[in-house]
Amino acid sequence: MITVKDIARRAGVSLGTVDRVLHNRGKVAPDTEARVREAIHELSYTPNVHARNLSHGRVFVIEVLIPHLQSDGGYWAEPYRGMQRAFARLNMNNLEVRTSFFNRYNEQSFVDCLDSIFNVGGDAPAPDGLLVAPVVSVESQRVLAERIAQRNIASVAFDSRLHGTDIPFVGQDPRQGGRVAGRLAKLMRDGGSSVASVTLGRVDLHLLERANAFREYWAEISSGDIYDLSLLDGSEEEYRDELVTRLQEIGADLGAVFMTNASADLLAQALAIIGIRRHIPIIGYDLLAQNAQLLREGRIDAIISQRPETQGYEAAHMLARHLAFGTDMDAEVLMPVEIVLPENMDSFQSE
Amino acid sequence: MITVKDIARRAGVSLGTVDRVLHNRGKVAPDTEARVREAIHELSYTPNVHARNLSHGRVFVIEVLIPHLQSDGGYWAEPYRGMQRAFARLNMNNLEVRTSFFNRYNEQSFVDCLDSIFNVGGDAPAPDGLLVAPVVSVESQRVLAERIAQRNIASVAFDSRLHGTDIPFVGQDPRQGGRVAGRLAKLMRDGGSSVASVTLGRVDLHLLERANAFREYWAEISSGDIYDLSLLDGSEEEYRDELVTRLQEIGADLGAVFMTNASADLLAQALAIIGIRRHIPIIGYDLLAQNAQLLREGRIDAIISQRPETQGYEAAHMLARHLAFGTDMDAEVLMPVEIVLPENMDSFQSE
DNA sequence: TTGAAAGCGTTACCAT
DNA sequence: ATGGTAACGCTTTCAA
Repeated sequence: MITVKDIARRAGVSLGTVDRVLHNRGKVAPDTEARVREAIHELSYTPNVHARNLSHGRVFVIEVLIPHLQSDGGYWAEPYRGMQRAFARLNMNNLEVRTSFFNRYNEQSFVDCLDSIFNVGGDAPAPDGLLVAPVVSVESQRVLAERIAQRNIASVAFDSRLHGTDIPFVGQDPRQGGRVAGRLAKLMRDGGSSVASVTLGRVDLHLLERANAFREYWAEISSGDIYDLSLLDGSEEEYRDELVTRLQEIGADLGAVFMTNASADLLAQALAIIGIRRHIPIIGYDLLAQNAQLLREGRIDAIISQRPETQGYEAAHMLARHLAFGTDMDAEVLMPVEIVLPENMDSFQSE
Repeated sequence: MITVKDIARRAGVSLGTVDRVLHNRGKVAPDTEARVREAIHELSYTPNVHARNLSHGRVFVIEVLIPHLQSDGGYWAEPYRGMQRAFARLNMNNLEVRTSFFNRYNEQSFVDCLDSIFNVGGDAPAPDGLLVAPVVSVESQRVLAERIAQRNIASVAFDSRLHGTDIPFVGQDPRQGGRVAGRLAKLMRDGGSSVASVTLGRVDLHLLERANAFREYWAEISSGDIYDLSLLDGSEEEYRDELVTRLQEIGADLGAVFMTNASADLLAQALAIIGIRRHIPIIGYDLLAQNAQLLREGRIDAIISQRPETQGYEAAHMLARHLAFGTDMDAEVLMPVEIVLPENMDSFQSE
């Protein structure tokens, strides 16, 4: 193993000088620097991570900014679990992880979190790294981006991109998901040439893109109609009743339905109420407990998954490596579009 | 951060004694030991990985035992790549990785590798860890198991289990793969109620199980016939001709074909030669370059993948962690059964 | 601009 | 059976 000592000897300088060159902390004569760099190159030196971390003894603070784990059907617990797995695996004792939970349906809650994290007006230090699911309005995203840029904090966005920035992203391409849903609708439908995509809850760029891609795919492969049922607000009952009304309007030509976010349950209920004789396949999103149950019972027919646990794992791992080992971060890490059927769902459970 | 120093002080002993307790190297009075253990517990001490690795300065040798990367359509390059990624990510400088490639169609080649690795008759040290794809005869597996047991080497089997041992396994459950193939056949078939599974090349327990599960699944959901085309030996032309003959015998009732290992190409050719008017879907296995090409061109219809890259990554990571950090290994890490269609194949490419 | 030396937490060895 | 201490490779501080 090549150490700083070897380089120092080879370049005819001291350890201190080598270190200064390694970390560009100036105060070193040009020709000395050249000699050192040459030695580093020739001996192909790689720093010893353990010695480095042991020595500087620095503790990195990573802040996780994520919606409440119970919200969205428990979806966020998945990436959160992945993050914990990553931190546990790295088992570094110089990593301190803090978590702030926000309510993604209340912008103020998100902004409050930001203020507290970045300690507006205070003097406590900002975190060294940030893991954030920027599932908020474009406006709030802008505030976040500003804060990050100001303090120059190493950050990773997971689940959704941080709009208008080049901050590393770990998640799925929503358009691919929509297309795959279209293909599954085609495969599974048993008569009926029109399809519908359903989105419940407030507007979300990610879901919008999924729905659009679904629509475009269907237009490519079929001449059937495409209906877009986006219901913004309401109680579960209102949602269901509205779905019944709208689906009934579509009528007998309905071939399949794509649910762009969780709560496929309501959709299954609505279809049951309408009572079409022919089976209308439902394609849902995300392998949550409830969806898994529906799939197992045959009340929905397929689920598209975006590997949320892996998203969290990869995001956390990448950030921690960056902080502790100084490695570069990827601009984006895309998750595959996974097709879950009753036959392979068990193989996903352990994840 | 709690250090050994803190424990030593708390227990009123020296560092040396604490270390002896931590590593059970005896020579410590029962009551002293008790005091130390109590201190460890009370202060909830966790060793500093960096200091540990830096200190003992030990280099762990990991041996990778894998079929030639070019064989089996380049399949083995995938897990191999995953292993390299794992080692690179861990970027530990106290890990030395060696690789032995064997010819899985020549048992002697495997046994020779074993002899050289375990240095039969020599005095060079055996490796500290072993990553092996035991895709050989049960007999050779037994030899391997014996060698591992003899020297008590930390080992992980990937792709296939090491028969008759409880050595940690990273891979896919072959039965689940077979069932999913059955479901896809059902979904994609366009008339025809019988199906066939095709296996080319020598007998392999893993593939056999896949084919059996496929057969059983089809029997559950359909009354159509199931044909099992296992061709043991031959050139590509012989395989193809034989396939043509056998498939023609099945005739017009053929609904879909499942190819349990790669080389779906020959199958596509055979079906083209027969020239059935109706489209006969082909379900292939493993997202190799050739299979991907076939899928893209629409010459096969679906591929089931077992995440070979991840298999390698997880296997290597688990073993390295075990050696360097002393963590426990999981008894088995199962890969999900992934369904790849033209619509989502791009999302798998980056892997 | 450069060098020397202390210290990070752990292990291993030698002396008691 | 126990304590003391050097060493691992690197960073940081202080002096020159």
